[in-house]
Amino acid sequence: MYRPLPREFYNRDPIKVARELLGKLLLRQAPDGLTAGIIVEVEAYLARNDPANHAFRGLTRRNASMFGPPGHAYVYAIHSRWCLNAVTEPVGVPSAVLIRAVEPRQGLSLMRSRRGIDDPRLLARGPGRLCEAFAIDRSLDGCDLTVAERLWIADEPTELPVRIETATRVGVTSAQQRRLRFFVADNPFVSKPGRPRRRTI
DNA sequence: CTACCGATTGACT
DNA sequence: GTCAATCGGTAGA
Repeated sequence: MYRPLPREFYNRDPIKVARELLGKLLLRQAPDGLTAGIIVEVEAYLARNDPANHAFRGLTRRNASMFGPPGHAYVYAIHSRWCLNAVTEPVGVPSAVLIRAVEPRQGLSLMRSRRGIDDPRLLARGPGRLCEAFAIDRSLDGCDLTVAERLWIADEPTELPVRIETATRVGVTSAQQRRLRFFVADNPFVSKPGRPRRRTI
């Protein structure tokens, strides 16, 4: 239990990884304590033909982690917030899954003090809020997610099977047509449910 | 060096 | 629903 998912889990098509990350447990061991939550919303960013991918125009200092081995974190900043991705596919193939929201399960008081709010639904709903609640910043860019040290993802055996819905990605202005956002149906911790039109898989 | 632009959030109509 | 604050990353002079 809470053993990190193996490297091979991430060494696959990011769409498959994204779907299977739903229901998994994200764990963060920070100096001030442990926080954990069930992943309920993700987005896939593809290595090919995906203009929304930060790596679409090639390797830069920011996106270097996406070109590295699968199973590592890619953390980047936008609008003064941090966002967490899990890198997928082999070295040189820059794809990733953005973790957009989790349902808090452990360390709620720590999350509340970091976020400055009480409502559990707002603690980690949205990629920037999630990183604030979990104390994730650029220092975790490149962190190996397959070792249980600072940041990892594990199976949550007690979690019931979930119904998955798809939608277009949030905030993406190019490649809008693709339904690369995946989230747990009817879960109140999802950042933006439903969106264009619903389709249950 | 400057200029532009978000894989966002929170406040507001 | 709309809107803008805000700042690191990137491209280009």
